[in-house]
Amino acid sequence: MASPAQDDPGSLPAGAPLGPEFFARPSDAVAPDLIGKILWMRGVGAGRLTEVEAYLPWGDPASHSACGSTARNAAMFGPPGSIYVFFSYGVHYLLNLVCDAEGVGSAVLLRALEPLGEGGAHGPATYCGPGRLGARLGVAPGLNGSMLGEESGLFVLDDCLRPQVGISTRIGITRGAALLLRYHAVDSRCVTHRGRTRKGPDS
DNA sequence: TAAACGATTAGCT
DNA sequence: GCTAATCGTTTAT
Repeated sequence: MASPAQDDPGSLPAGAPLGPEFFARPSDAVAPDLIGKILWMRGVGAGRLTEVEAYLPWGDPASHSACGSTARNAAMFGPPGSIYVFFSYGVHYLLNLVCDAEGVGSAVLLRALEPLGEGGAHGPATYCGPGRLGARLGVAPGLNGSMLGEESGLFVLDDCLRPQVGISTRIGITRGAALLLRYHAVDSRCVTHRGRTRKGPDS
């Protein structure tokens, strides 16, 4: 098929790359701001973030950083704008973006991505679930601890599009499940199936 | 050294 | 809607 510029994984999509200063805030403040942003992986493709979850450094039993720093989650304590990748259930790679100051241990988990453009007439329209998102972007353990930008080949871009953001409880966790730290694009249907059935707890 | 858990997904009823 | 499968990490003895 013909490959227009927007479909070329080697071309930078329109938008301003977000720097470390954007992430140098608490994860629960960064998370809703990430909804609607463009995530671009060099050589792979780009998509729009439709669902994320925030993980807090303290008072959040579901966060990996709650039990302190270990060899596994060391990247989560890295500088803002760095990448934290971990292997879940021995099956899936999950992609996190480190927030707040270095050493704090705050991050945002990227759960769902909506491909840019037509989304591929012959492919899935969305990539629901953090495991699929990671697989689609080619997330590898080597990205763990890398910085957004040239170092990792992963960029977050702001195209000034600001969709309505909904908030709800997080998914797939047993501890801290009551905390409202999951943010998603209300306009998008690309959400995890457990939450998809719910139209809105507040409405 | 050994056992249990987990930020998931897919499949079946 | 519910249950099983998957493997690295963590914790306990």
